[in-house]
Amino acid sequence: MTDLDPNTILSRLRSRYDLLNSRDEFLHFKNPYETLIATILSAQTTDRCVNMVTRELFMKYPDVAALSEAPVQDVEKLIHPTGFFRTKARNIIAASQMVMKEFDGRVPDEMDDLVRLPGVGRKTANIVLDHAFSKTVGIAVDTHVRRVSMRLGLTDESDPDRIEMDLVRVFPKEFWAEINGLFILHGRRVCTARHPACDNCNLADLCRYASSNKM
DNA sequence: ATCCCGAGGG
DNA sequence: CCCTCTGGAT
Repeated sequence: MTDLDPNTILSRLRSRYDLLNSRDEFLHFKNPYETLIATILSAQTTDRCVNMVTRELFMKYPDVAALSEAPVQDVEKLIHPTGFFRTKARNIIAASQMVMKEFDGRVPDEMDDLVRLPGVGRKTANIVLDHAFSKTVGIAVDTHVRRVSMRLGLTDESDPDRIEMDLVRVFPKEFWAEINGLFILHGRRVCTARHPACDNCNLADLCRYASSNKM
């Protein structure tokens, strides 16, 4: 599907982005409960914002049991800055209740179970599995991963599931989680949707899009 | 103005 | 496929 060398892509992106030491740009929660809630909250907002509101949220509601009984409007107030606060408040409380009722109070560690929780899709489930359970089951394809992959020429598909199939075929499993973070970061900072900074991209020489984007 | 590591529903 | 939900940062 591609003649791009995965190791070259990896090492160049690694040299550019330090995934482990960017404190405010990535969620750094350890237990499954915190990871699940923080990841649901992170939609359409920044990780800095999520880190802020979860400090208070987790102090007041330290586990699934506590959050499952939290008053909706209190949760709404606490998470308000993250946006979509009504939907998110409803989802994280309902998800906690479902974890209590159907999973004996433990956040499930299987994709099929996680996706059943309200507010949790494949993207969120992938992150929870990777961060909280060290179970990397695939590459979560969001708009950034899709755009970067298509421009590089790693895939010609547009369907996220098929893109994922192409990516997992190219990259060794031990790099899947890293690829996810690197592509998303690159997509945000350099390979943006509107005006990609190809002149500032260290992948430009092997990128299909950059070579056709030259002016 | 425009964008942000989504999910659910029509 | 489309739309909606939302505030904050830049």
